Amino acid sequence: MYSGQGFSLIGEKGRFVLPPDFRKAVRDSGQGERVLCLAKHPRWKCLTGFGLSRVEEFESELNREEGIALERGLDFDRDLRAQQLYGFARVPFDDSGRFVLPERFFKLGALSDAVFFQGGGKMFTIWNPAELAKMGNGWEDAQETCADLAAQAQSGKARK
Amino acid sequence: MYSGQGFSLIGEKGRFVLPPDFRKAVRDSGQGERVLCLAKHPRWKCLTGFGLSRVEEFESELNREEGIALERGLDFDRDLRAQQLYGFARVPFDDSGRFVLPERFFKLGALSDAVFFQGGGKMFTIWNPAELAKMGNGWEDAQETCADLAAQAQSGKARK
DNA sequence: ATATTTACCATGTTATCCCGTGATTTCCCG
DNA sequence: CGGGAAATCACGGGATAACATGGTAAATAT
Repeated sequence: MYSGQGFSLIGEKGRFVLPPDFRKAVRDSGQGERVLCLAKHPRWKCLTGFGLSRVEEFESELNREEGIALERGLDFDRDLRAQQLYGFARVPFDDSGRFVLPERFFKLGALSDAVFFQGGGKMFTIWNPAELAKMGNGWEDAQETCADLAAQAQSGKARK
Repeated sequence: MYSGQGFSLIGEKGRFVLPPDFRKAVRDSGQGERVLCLAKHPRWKCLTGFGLSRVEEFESELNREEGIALERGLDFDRDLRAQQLYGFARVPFDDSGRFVLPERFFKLGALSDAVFFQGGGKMFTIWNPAELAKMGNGWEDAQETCADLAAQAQSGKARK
């Protein structure tokens, strides 16, 4: 279960750091394997992240949706929905949580060189602070926290 | 389990490259044998790919589809569907994932000299980017990713 | 016998993974 | 509440394995 927030600047080799709390949760979710699953968020301009164990829920999720569609007499394209669910990429990260974001995800999530992590239960979201700032009602907390963490990270950099 | 995306241009000897993630999954699915199973997708203008172990699921797949058709009051020709499922071709690939696509699959999948791979759980699909671009609602992410990967592949080629 | 295809090998290059070091935080006990 | 020890974490660098690519030999077919 993913909660809390985090922030990371891109490092020398183009790596971001998965914040400790998320790191541990993702590790546990993958039987100790350090693999982060990444996908584009279906509605927002950001990415979603989760651990491998979430994938086990996909088949039952497909069955559930198929059942609902049947009851209501609606169309359901199982193959299409499967491709959406399984479209995530598997990205390995090291002991200190560093991972290289595949190039295409920079575009998909409108990311540049600083990212904000926001816990969301079964998954968490990964934001470009600028995109997060554009969101409207209900986002005040996240926006404020993001600004704080960003300021901290910048000052930490400057201190050297 | 097949997830993520991939892209390949046709090489000098008319070979495509099965992307690393899919390559490993297909290998594991076939007890280490490097054999890619290929068939036409029953409804879309693309191919489906999978490893040999998928065949064990065909009977339960037939049962599932038959059940859904029954509930909906639709016709279901089990023998026909069985021939589609079991009609796949076995295509060997080498250590670096290269394989020659049999001629008939170029027609069946409307493929030319660049292909896009899309993970879909129990199988993955293989697309001509132009055909993928014609698909409608729900395909936006795949289309965007395909365009990105295509651009990358082209620039990688140009850099030399 | 020759041309064509297929499978395998061998090389250079890139990216991935892992270790060591220093800094920071946390926690516990004084 | 303050100080100190231990664990956790950040960061840089380097060894290693994975990958892409071109070539070569064998097998098949014509």
